[in-house]
Amino acid sequence: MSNSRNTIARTEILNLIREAGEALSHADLQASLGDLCNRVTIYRVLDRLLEEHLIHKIADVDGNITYAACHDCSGRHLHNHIHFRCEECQSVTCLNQVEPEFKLPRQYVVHSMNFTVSGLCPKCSGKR
Amino acid sequence: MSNSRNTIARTEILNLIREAGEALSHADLQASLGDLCNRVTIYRVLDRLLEEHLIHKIADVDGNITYAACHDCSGRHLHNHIHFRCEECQSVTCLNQVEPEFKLPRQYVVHSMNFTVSGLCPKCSGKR
DNA sequence: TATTAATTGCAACTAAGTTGCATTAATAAA
DNA sequence: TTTATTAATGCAACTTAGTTGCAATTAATA
Ligand SMILES: [Mn+2]
Ligand SMILES: [Mn+2]
Ligand SMILES: [Zn+2]
Ligand SMILES: [Zn+2]
Repeated sequence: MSNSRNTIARTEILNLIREAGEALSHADLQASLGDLCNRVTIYRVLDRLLEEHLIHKIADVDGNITYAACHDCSGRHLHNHIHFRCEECQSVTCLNQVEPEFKLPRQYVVHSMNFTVSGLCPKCSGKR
Repeated sequence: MSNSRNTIARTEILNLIREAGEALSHADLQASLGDLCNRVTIYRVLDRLLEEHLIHKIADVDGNITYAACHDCSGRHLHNHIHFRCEECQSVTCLNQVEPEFKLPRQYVVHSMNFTVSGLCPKCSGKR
């Protein structure tokens, strides 16, 4: 079924995203990978991992993109949890347990969701 | 208090955003404005209107930015309504009446929100 | 009307992402 | 194991989005 090849770049990028405590940007990945692969390859591997539903994409209110691992996307791949972006430490984290409730008019067909809240994370709000 | 000047570009851009039925991108504005002003001016006017809480910024899951008018932002300027992006007609609309309910752990301090749902809008889902 | 500082246009620049194509390498078939 | 197939990669060039510095313009105020 999956004709996706198990390359060094793919393996390493998926590991980095899975083991990071927070969502990673393309720039984060490039910094970690050094010259393991070309920056274009990072874009292409990310696209592939998205298609394979192994990671999901997050955009904050300014359009900054980060990527985080999927956990139970075998079925739906619908990410209805909230993401939090800290304006102090710039971290983006998945709050997998926080799923907003809302009701759209019947005629809307939902394919994907992107919920991002910005402010101060617990670590940074404590420092005030 | 407001030392923001009432220029032609500012007036025209605010009118366009207020009278549009959907959120507008920088490119949309540039197309409508023609050579009324430079494209850099559009960026700067948008920044000003954001600071003045007259418009708000919306990012979809791919990071595409659009702008929509604020309605009752005299007080909080907290946009907790959902935005819908249609994958067919590409429109982005404010669903001002749809405010998701959710609960963050106490330590999080919320400054702003960005909720975007993608799929098919009523107009486009009917065509199927 | 004269003064002042906000605003603008322009050119140059940076950052982010895309594309075409020749080369490399993971996988499966022989 | 060797060979064949085609996904994946590197590289260079390109596009798109947004930023910056600075001189010129102009809205607001005195
Ligand atoms: Mn997430
Ligand atoms: Mn809105
Ligand atoms: Zn933080
Ligand atoms: Zn539509």
